[in-house]
Amino acid sequence: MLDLKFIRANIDLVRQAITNKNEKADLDALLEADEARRSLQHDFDTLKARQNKVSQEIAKAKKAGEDAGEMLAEMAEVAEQIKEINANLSQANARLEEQQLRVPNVPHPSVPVGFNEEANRVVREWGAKREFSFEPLDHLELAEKNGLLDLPRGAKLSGSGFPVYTGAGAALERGLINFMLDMHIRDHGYTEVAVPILVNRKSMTGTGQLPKLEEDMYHIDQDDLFLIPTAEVPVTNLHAEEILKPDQLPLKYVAYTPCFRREAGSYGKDTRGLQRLHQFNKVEMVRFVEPEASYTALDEMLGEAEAILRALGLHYRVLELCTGDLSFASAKTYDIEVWAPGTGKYLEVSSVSNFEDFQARRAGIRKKDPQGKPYFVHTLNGSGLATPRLFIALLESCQTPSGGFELPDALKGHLPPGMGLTP
RNA sequence: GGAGAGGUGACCGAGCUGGCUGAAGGUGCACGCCUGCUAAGCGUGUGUGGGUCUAAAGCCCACCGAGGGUUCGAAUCCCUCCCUCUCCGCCA
Repeated sequence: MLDLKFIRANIDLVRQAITNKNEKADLDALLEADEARRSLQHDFDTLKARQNKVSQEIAKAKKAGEDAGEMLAEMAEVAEQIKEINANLSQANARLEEQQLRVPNVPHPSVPVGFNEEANRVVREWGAKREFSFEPLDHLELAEKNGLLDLPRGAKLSGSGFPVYTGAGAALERGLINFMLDMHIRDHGYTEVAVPILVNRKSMTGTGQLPKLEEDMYHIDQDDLFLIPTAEVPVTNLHAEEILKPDQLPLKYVAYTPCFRREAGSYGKDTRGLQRLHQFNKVEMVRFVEPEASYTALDEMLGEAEAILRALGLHYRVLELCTGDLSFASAKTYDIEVWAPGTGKYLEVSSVSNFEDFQARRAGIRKKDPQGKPYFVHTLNGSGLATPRLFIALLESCQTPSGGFELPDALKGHLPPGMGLTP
């Protein structure tokens, strides 16, 4: 959420941001609602002041045994007016909030303007596409050969996009999660948290998934709870409505959670195997930092996500997303795409974003400056990493001519022995 | 799910026979004073958001879990919901 004062003072900038991000927020409606609200608020305050004052006089008069009939009559009327204005004010506030929640974050000036992935900039590449002396199989064929997945049975249980991992496949999935968690905890200084994967509406609004993405999420009607699309939601909201202690920043959390996405409207796109799922596992890093430190933190987190792929020896490239590809809440985002030689594509395994104070303002995450004035902190998050596409790239990259695998040493200690995958 | 108790400022805790309570008292914290050091002591200050104002000060409005209601006036009375604790039931 943007500061109303900021919006008022930077209307053109915000309008441009909406356009560049392909959003549909109605700034005029917002400004109008703001105007109405402020006018009503003023009337309300004036009447309230009058009421408070006279009410005290009534109390005094009664105490002195004087007649307060005239004042009472006036106040009956004032109370009536207040009630009416208050009703209008509530409406105006609701209307304003509705508009305000739909205004996206403003992209950082360094973000390339563009409306599709062609405008994304490749920042760097690491490693090289692996060359094979044989025709590499894709992950589905490899999984089949080695009994790592049972997608048909997943579909039987829940529908397509709900994978079943079997045997060594399940062990590898679990091993990858542990490997990544351990690395972020041990090498990158994160604190692990295990959080709910069902959250309420307020949390979803705090990080910016709501109101825009309601259709993309699984919702439990009975309790009005949502299955999280990313651990970003519960982890960032950990400190919602808090004023952090002076020495509390930076905060660095890492969490493993399953993630759920309805992927409404993307049927038939990249659906082969594990490429696009309704349920998947992800290790997510979240940081709360001082405003002036957030872009340094963004670079660090990107490096921490990359470190996973480097440790696994997987070729990848880093993309700087253009305005049109930025998420609603993000000011700047890097994507990491890993090379999957069997599939023959780069697959997105990580997204690292700086939200600046956008989420903090929505969720009420603040800290006090030395003078004691509260300000909003900056929040960031980054996948580190999402497993399905990592699983794909790993299998396809590490396959041997016989259809087996030679997995990287880094996974030693994270795979149970005798699973056919041990390096 | 049933019965009961309760949700007040950073924390503890009064207020809850409606008005002078944004909220006593204490702790903590900050600054100042005092003090061989430490400890103790004294003084002052110490919520958030909005508005008014060139700015500060000042003044005004809102907020005592959330939302409604009663009333001229509610932290205080009534209703609904949420949460916490205790007991019972049920179940991984």
